[in-house]
Amino acid sequence: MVPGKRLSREFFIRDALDVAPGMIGKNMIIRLADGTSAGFMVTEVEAYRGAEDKACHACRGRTSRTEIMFHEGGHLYIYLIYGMYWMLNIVTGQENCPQAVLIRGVENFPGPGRLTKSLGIDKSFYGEDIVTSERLWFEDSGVSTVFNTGMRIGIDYAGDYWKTRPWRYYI
DNA sequence: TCAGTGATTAGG
DNA sequence: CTAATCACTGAG
Repeated sequence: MVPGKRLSREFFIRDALDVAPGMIGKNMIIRLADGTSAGFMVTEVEAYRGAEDKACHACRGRTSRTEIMFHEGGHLYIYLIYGMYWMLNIVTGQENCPQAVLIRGVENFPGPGRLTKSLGIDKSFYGEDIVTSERLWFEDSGVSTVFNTGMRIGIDYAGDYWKTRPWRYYI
């Protein structure tokens, strides 16, 4: 691992269950409205793993919203929830394996809705390629972090089996 | 505990 | 076209 090095396509085209824990402790770099860039360590993520995962939006097929999840890893999947909050997800895996990792929190901004609101992340980031983007990307931090795992939040509708998968990773 | 809020989706 | 749903948050 090389501190300061941008995470590559190869990092993101792996399975969501490998990418998600790997995101913990990495730095999210974003170009702010004033033109400066800021970095925030990723503290909480969840994996959504393909068409069979009843909690994953892609389990109900390819729609205009889920389209990007069917592309290769390294793109952003952004959607609005409860009419108010943009959710920031990173597409993972190979083409036609619709997976994503939800960024639930970064340093200073815990909560998936709060971090996007605070950092100005919205629908305009949908489909962004974070391997080449100049406004949002991720870098190695050089830090290895201990983290916890647990059930994913807010997916009661997915049924017992999928609800209880320990696919939430957090510091 | 619970309302707010609007894009997205499935179904007529 | 309609109505239901929703990977959340902040106020009380």
